[in-house]
Amino acid sequence: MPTNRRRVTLKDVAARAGVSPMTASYAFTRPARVAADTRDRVHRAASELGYRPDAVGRALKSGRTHQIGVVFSEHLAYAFDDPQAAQFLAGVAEVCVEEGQGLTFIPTRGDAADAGRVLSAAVDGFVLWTTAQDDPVLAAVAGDPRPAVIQGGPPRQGIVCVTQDDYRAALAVASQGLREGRTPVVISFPLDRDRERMVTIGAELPSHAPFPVTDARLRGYRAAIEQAGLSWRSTPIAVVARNTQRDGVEAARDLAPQLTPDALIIAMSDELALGARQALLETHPEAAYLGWDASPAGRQLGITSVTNPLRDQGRRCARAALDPGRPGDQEIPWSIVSGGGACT
Amino acid sequence: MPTNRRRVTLKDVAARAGVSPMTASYAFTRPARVAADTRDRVHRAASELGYRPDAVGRALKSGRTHQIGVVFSEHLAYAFDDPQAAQFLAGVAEVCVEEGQGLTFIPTRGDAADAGRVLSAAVDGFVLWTTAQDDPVLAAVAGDPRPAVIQGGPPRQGIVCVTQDDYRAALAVASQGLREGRTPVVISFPLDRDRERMVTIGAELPSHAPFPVTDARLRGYRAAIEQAGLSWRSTPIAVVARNTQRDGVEAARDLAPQLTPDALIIAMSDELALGARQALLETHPEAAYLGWDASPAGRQLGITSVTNPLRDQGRRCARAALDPGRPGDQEIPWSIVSGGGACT
DNA sequence: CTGTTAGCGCTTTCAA
DNA sequence: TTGAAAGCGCTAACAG
Repeated sequence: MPTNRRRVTLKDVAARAGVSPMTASYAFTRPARVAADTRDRVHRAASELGYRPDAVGRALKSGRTHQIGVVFSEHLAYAFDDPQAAQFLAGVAEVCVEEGQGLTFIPTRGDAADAGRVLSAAVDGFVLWTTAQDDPVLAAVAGDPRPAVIQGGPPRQGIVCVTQDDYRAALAVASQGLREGRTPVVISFPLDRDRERMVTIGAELPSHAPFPVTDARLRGYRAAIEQAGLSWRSTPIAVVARNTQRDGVEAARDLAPQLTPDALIIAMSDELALGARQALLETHPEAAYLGWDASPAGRQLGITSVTNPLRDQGRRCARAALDPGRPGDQEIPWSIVSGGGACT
Repeated sequence: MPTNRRRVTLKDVAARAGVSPMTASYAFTRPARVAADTRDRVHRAASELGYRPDAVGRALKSGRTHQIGVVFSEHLAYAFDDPQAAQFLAGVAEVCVEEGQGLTFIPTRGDAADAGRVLSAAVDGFVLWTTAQDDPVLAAVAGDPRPAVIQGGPPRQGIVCVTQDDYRAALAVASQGLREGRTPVVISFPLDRDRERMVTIGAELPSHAPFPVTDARLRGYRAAIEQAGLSWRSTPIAVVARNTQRDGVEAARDLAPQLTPDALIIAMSDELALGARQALLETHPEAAYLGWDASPAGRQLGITSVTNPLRDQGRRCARAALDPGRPGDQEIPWSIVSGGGACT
C-alpha cells in the first residue's frame, strides 16, 4: 500500500521544498516570479509527491473555473442524436482545446429546476443551443453576469446571438424549388417544446412558433409558396419530434396520402429530407427534395440545400462566451447548393 | 443599473432572513432539519436576492463536484465526428441527467500535458474512451483515487473495463462472410496514435496494435482468414485515420487496384463499410461487405455486422464511474446481424 | 431546532 | 525574491 490516499496539497509540496505555500503557488502560476533553483525545488517536490493543482480550490479563490458551460434546453442526450448539434459541439470543443478551457454540459430535463441548475454551474460563460422564446433558462442566463451566447436565437438583451437569416434563406431555397411547378409539402421541426409528431396544414399553424429558427423558416417557406401563386393554407405540413433520418421517414409516411407524383418535399434539414427520400423512393420516384445544412450525403443524392456551417458557429459561440467584452451579435452568411453547384 | 453585480452569497441570504448562515445552508440542503417558517423565510430571502448556491464553494467543502469527467485521449473535437462515440456519449449523458450529475469533457490534445489536465479536473470520476496501451493518461488515471471506467480497454489495474470480446466476434463475423468463398480485404481502424492513412498487407502488420479493440479485431479476422485456408500474410489491409464514411471511401479507393470482383470487404465499422460500398458500387457491384455496430443504415444495405450497443455501454460506464465501490469489469454480449436476421 | 467553530485548497494583497 | 495574513462560498461536526 505505497500510495497515501489523502490528497496532496500545495502546503505539502511547500513543506517538502522548504518554502512557504505562496512561493510554491507562484512556482506554478508565475514561474518567472520565483528564483530558478527555488522553482526547481518546488517542482521536484511536487512530482515526488504526485501533486496536482486542485481546480476547485483554484476556482474558489480566483473566481474563474476555466470551463465553458453548454446548455441544450431539453433532455441532454438528444444533443448527441442530432448530427447538426454534434457539428456545433465539435466547433465549441475545438476552441476549448485551443484556449485550454474545459467543456461542461449542463444537464437539463425540461423542468422547473433547469434554470437553477444552469445558474449554479461552475462555469465562466454559457453557450446555448437554439431554444424557445419562453424557455425560462433564457431569462435566467440573461440576468447572469457571466457572458452568454446563443446559436439560432431567440435574440435577447444580455445574450449574444449567432444566427443565419433563416427567413431569407428559406424563401430563397423554396422559391428555387418551386420554379419547376411542383406541388409543395413541408417537413418541419417541432412547433413547441412538447415535440409532438403530427400532420397539419398551413391554415392550422399557429401564427408564431416559439423556436425562432423554425418560425423563420416556416415564414420563408410560406412566402415562397404564396409568391408562387400557391396556397399556403392548404399546404400539408408534417411536424417531426427530432432531427433524425428516422423522423424524416416517419414524416414522409404520414404525408404519403396527400402526395402528388411531382411533389416537392421541403424539409428543414438534409437529415429529414434524406429520410423522406428513402421512404418515398419507390412510391414517388419523381419527387424532388429541399433540405438544409448542405450535408455531403444530401448533396450526393441531389438534395438542394442551404449552407449552415454549424462547426464554425460553434467556434464563434465559444469564442464569444470566453470574451467578457460581450461582442456583438453575428450573422452567418448562407448560400444555396444544389447538385454540386452553389449560387447566391 | 438596478442589479448589483456582486455575487449574492449565502451569508447575504442569512442576514436578510435573520438567521445564521448554517441555518440558511440547511434550508437548502436538508429542508427537513429546519422549521417550516424559518425555511420559508430563507427561501423568500434567497429569491428576493436572486441567490444561487455556488457549485465551487460547495465542492470545495464537500469534496464532491457532482461532475463526471469524460476523456477522449486524443483531440477532443474528434469525439463529435464519430457517430459511435456520439452514441456512447448519449448513454453517458442519460445517466448524468438521471442522477443529477454534470458532464465535463476534459480537453486533451494528445500531448504530454494531458495527464496533468485530466488529474486536475474538477470531477468525481472518469469515463475513458478506448485508448492505446501506452497512453500516459491511462497510467495517470489508474493511480488516482477517483473511480475510473474505460470503454473498450485496455484493461488495467485500477480502471474498470466495459468491453466486448472483439476477438471472438471478429472471428465469427469474418468466418461467416468467408463461407461463400470470396477473397477478403480488410479496412482497419488506426494502428497507432499517429493515425496515418495507409495500405499494407497482413505480413507487414506489427504483431500487436496498441489499441486493444483494433488489435483484437485484427487477430479475429486473421484467424478466420487462415481457418478458411487463405493467406493472411498477403491480405490487403487499408488503415484509416478516423471512423467516418469519408475515410471508408478513401480506403476503398486505396484498395481498388487489388480488388477482385468477388471481394469481401471486411471493415471494422458499418461507417467504413458504407463508405467503401458507396465508392465501389459501380466498379465492383458484386462485392460483399462486413461491418460492425449494426447501424440501421448498414442493415438496410445488406451489410453483415456485429451488434455493439454503445449507448448502453455509455450508460454502464457512467454508472460505474458514479459508484465509489468500484464494480467489476463488464463484458457486453454481441451477436451477428445480416440482412435483417440475427444469429448467435 | 438553531448557532458556533473551523477549514476545504488555493491565491490576492500587502509587507518584509 | 519571499512570506504572512486573509478569505473566496460553503458545510461537517459539534454545541447549545
